[in-house]
Amino acid sequence: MNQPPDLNDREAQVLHAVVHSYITTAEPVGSRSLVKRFGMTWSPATVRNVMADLEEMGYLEQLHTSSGRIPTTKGYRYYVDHLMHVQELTLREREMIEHDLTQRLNDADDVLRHTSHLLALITHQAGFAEAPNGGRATVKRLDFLPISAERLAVLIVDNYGRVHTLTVYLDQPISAADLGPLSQFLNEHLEGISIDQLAARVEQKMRSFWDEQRRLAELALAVLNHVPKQRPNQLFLDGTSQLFQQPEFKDFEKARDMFGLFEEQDRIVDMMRRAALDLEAEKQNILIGREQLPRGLEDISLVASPYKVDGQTVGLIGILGPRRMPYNKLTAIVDYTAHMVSRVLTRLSS
Amino acid sequence: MNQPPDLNDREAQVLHAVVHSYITTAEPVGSRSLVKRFGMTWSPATVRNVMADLEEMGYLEQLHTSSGRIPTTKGYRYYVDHLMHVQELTLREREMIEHDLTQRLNDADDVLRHTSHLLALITHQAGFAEAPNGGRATVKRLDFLPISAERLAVLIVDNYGRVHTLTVYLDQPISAADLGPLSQFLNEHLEGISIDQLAARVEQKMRSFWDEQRRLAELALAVLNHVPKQRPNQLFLDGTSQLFQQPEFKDFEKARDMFGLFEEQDRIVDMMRRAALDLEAEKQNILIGREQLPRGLEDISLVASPYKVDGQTVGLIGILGPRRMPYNKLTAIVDYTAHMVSRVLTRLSS
DNA sequence: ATTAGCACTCACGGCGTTTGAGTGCTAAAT
DNA sequence: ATTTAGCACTCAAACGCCGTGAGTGCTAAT
Repeated sequence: MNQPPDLNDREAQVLHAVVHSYITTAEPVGSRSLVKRFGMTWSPATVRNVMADLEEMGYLEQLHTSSGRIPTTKGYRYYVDHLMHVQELTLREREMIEHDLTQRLNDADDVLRHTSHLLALITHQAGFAEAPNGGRATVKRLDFLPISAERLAVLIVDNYGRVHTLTVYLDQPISAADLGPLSQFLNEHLEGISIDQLAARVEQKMRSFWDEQRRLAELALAVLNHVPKQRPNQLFLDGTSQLFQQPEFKDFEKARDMFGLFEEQDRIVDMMRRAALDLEAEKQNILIGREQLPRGLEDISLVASPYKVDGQTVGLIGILGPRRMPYNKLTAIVDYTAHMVSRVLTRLSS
Repeated sequence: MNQPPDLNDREAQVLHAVVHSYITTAEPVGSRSLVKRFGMTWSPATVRNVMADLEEMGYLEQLHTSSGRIPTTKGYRYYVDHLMHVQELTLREREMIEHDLTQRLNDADDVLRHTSHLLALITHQAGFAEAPNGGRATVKRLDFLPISAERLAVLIVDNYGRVHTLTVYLDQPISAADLGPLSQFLNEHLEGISIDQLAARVEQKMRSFWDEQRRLAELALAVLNHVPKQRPNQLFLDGTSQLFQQPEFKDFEKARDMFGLFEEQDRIVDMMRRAALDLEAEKQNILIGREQLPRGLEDISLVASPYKVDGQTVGLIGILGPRRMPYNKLTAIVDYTAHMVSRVLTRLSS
């Protein structure tokens, strides 16, 4: 995908102009207006020929003969990879992001909720932020809290400052007298273990225990075995209604499909996961309308950036909108925000 | 509002027919087709006169001269109050509701999440369910769980089986040795108190304590004072994208406003609160497009029903959609569901 | 009091026309 | 060998002009 530029200078300039123009006006663009708008030195006829070439090569397309041209996915791709010059953030934007993310936030989920909102606000697209994977987070504190004779709440404080609560139905009650020692036992042996591996760890440790220790371990295991393994990643999504403003969603069918999808968070999370893989594989952070996206969403684009905690990538944040979007501005915003999020979360998890 | 019928028999019949017809077809209805469709014994001309009268009285309106008539808010109101005959649930619907709500659900929030989804599914409108007010719920278990030196999680299991977690920043750390006794102290003295009044209660009790007891109370108070008083009610909302199907939302402006609102949950909750008051005051459970609703939503209707726990009303559930909706069917569904929710929650909170 | 009859209204769909921004091609100019 | 002027051509969109049909209000007859 990251092929070297195979366009000559003039072709590149024309493509750049077309994409730029279309991004700002949402109107198909023709040779005459292009020349006028950008003060080009070539005549419309020349530009026309160039555009015809670009169309033949698959960078542009026409909706119908005798209407202007618009970029194809390939056209956008080339623009993003070779043509656009990233536009830095304004001071205001930078301040806004910093101000919002450096206030006192309780936990990683709080930070990411704010992030999605912030991104939506600044970019006027839909903002999203993936929460750190619940299962792979590690335990900082662990406790059991009885709700009734047969129900128990399992409380896990993880390294992102989040408190997870899970309700477990017990086969046989745990006596009140056991709870204190049990709590101590759990915190002694399980700190720093990832949530997914809690049960496995207890089981493994159990072999070397005897008597009281062993009894406690068995109690713990009875509960921890009920902790579901594969919980879906949470996703924060905000500003979706702004997408209505974009002219591409005047098409009713499309708008309906989109909003239907937004209600099924799991499917989006899934889509994100795959997107993340693609992006990582290609060392990029922009994904432009792909066929693998669910039906009705072929022309959605994603600008995303991973955030890291202690140098480890743990999730994606970014924005989502129509294929036609100001990538040059958006990459800067998303990258900067991801950077801030990384810093905030790293400090929070220490 | 609940005035006695001021329409004669024929007028009532015609109004009924108009509302019924409009509800099912979404088309303005004229005299001729009305007579044909309902096999009326009067001639179109007569019906025409009656309709003119109904219009003069404010029950019907015309979009433009020479097009059929549609019900006004007043017209719907009269229909709902005096004309419609409630249509009972089918066996399938009843089974669906029971099946979904009697499965093992962890807590009240779970039940209400399911409820909103269920209502959306059955009625093809947007379903909503208000969670029990967080502040007025009572404490069943209470515990503190340290996160770091300066942060503490406050865990409250309430009488609806929900686990609330609040993060509190401490002015000075609480020693690990104190946590055990503190926990015991809290659960001894605070069970059954409403969450809003926790701090007040500790303060009140403190006067009669000495020494160790008093010290613990002071520690507790330092934490509980940080618990925010007025948390907003949570609202579960589902199936909003279905409203797209309704022809009234082909109007783009309207659709946009609505979906914008759906993103601001607080505003909806607020609107619900006021709606609840209105409904209670008027002993009704249907609210038809009102002016007090936020702009762009003048022609939204609500069919709602309160659910009770131990005979006490704690929240509203219901559906939300365009003014033109099959009230006769929907009331039955919403009422029955509210009834089931009451039963399930009462059992759960015992 | 009801209804038949009639003139009138008005949204809607089909249809031809004009307009304007766009194209491709060819031949002349550089 | 490029570039450009010129020209014929295309096509969506806007416009106006019917004709149609479902609807109305009014009046006079039943």
